[in-house]
Amino acid sequence: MSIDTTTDPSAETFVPKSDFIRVMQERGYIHQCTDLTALDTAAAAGPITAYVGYDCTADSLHIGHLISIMMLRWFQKTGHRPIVLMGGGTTKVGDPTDKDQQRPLLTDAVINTNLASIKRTFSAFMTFGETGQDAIMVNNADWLEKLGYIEFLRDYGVHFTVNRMLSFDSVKLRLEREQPLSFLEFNYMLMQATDYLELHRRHNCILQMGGSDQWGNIINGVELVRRVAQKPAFGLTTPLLTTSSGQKMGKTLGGAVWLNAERLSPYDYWQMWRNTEDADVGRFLKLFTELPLDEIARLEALGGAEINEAKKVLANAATTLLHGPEAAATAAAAAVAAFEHGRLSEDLPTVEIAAGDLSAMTNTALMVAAGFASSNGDARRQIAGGAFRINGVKVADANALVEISGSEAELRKGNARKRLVVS
RNA sequence: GGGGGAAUGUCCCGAGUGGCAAAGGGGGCGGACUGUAAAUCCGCUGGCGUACGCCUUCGUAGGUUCGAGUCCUACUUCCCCCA
Repeated sequence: MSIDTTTDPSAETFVPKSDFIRVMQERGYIHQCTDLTALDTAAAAGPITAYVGYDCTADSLHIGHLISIMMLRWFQKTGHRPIVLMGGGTTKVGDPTDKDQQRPLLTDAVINTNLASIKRTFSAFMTFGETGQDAIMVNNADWLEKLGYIEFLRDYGVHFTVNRMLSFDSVKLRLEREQPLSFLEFNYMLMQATDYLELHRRHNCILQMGGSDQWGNIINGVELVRRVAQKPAFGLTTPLLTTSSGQKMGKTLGGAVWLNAERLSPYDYWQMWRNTEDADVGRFLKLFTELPLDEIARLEALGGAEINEAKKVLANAATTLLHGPEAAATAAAAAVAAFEHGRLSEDLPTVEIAAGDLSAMTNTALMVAAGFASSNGDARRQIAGGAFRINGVKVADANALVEISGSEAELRKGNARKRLVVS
């Protein structure tokens, strides 16, 4: 059985009938689809069910997951039922896609902790429940862990040829890079395909979505459902999220852009969007906000410094979706006060130093305490390069004691990173 | 089964004659310039110490040597040739 692939569907050549596909197309969510026309027809005929799977390798999702979360959100908004699949079982195997080597195997305890932590993010984007188009959340550990080996091989393994498996990028890449690929990892794509079939049986799920890197894994699931269940099944992937200058997105603040507030404060999340490159503003507004398209067109047409207004709209809208309107407003207010009025803002992320300790600290130690440097050496180098400012004044001597007159001050690293220190 | 190569700074690629904290890129961070943008130019990019310095790094484990990324042995993984 072969898969019809629609690559890069352009608005000129295809006019969707369903709201879902129309929105996906207009807003730039679609990279590849197994059969866009048929999927559109199905979505136009009535509510359908789709899923996206998420690993439990960390205790928070990051910005790379956000496109697919937005897709699920639109999917629900346009009248369909989304399934969030937590990879409690597949995480035990580990997806080899885009990885040079096998990662350390996570324990059950860690996986379960991560799973519980990740769950919370989704409720901000979707309505969960038991009826109609309410989203549901399932864990593939529920069925994968019960599989017996022989049974698995006979029921599912028989549908996959090694010849074909070797042709998938996730496998090919590892072989080309001369890195070992364990048999454990080699099985990952079968696990994911099994998920699709299981969700098809349990919930009549006919669509799996994900990032473009998941294309191979998704195809396997589509084929398995078609073959075993003899029913239509579709796959839809989104483009990889990069900035216009070709870089991986989310490095603006030095680390990964986490979605959990404990990992990355709403203020820093807001800042990340605020610092979007000019050329990305329109694209990001379409993908990460729900502003009407004509409004987006107006915003992205702003020239010169005026486009900063569009970036603020983007930051407000995106932060509101994830952290809620209050957190977004607070972050925006802190940024305006700190950057545009040069005032000390109580709403900046705060570093607390015990009373008395602050004046006994070196500038180096303060930089480390503020999270601006990863080690003392790093802090010294940063200060030598003129990166550190207290209340706007450049700190010159890394070894000198901190000079702060009041009980609080604004710390700044580089152009855009600000913290409030209180003692 | 036999023979020949390869694994380098835990982000990636990649030089490396026995004296190496280890060339050079990319990426990242910072400075200048700007609009909290991009492009451009410049600096930094193992840990601890104020500093002479000390400690930890070159697939894994041993060994030779005053001294080993560099030589020897075994192991792991990958590539090529022969069977």
